[in-house]
Amino acid sequence: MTTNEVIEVNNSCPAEALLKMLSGKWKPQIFLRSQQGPMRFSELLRDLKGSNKQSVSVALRELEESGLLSKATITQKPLHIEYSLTEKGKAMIPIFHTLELLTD
Amino acid sequence: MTTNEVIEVNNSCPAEALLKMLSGKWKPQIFLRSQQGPMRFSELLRDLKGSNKQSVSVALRELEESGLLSKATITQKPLHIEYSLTEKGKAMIPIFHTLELLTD
DNA sequence: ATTTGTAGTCATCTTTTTCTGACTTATTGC
DNA sequence: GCAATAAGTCAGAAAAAGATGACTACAAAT
Repeated sequence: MTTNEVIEVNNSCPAEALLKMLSGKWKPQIFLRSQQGPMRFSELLRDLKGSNKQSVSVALRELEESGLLSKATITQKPLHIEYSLTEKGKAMIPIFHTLELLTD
Repeated sequence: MTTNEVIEVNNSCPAEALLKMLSGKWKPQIFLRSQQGPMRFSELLRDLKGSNKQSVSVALRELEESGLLSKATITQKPLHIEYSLTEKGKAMIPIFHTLELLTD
């Protein structure tokens, strides 16, 4: 064994796991954008002012890994990739609207 | 004017503001603990394994600033300070339970 | 008067996140 | 073939977050 891996114990803090799904500088905005329909990498890069390739790339991969977004290769016209909200992602929308009411 | 202050424009991303309230290494656990009743600084420091004065102090201040916790000086017995959940904080609990169901 | 308990702050160091710019691979248009 | 578009990766730099240890302030107890 040449690699050391730290095993993180999940301390059973419900909020923590959930918050990690959308934590980071760009994930909340990408999640918001995803509610408007499928989106492309270059499109996000253009629309998220102040963002960069690396960060958007990592955010998309992590949102995909946590099951909120799905990635699809569209084999048509200009041939591109689309990211869209999954069912799990859609289920989260009304909950955030409820939380929104509390911020006032 | 000797200080420069960066004015952050709130881009009206609902999830973002909400997530910021509980983002950070210790805030979710402190929020969880607050549901059990009032708590003290030294108590948190002892119970949150691996934490430290500085981080707990900052977390408490920010939770207070965002209106989830309130601070009270108890002028009795050993004279101490108590942090408790506000009404706003209490209103968030059921919502997090709902979100919890989605993680499975 | 010195120690103990409570609740911190401050400067500095370390770790984690985020940003930058150069480079890559595949497809399509000219 | 050559340039452009699309979707990235990678190494290194910069910025933000978190940890450490020393120090402060107040009240009560010995």
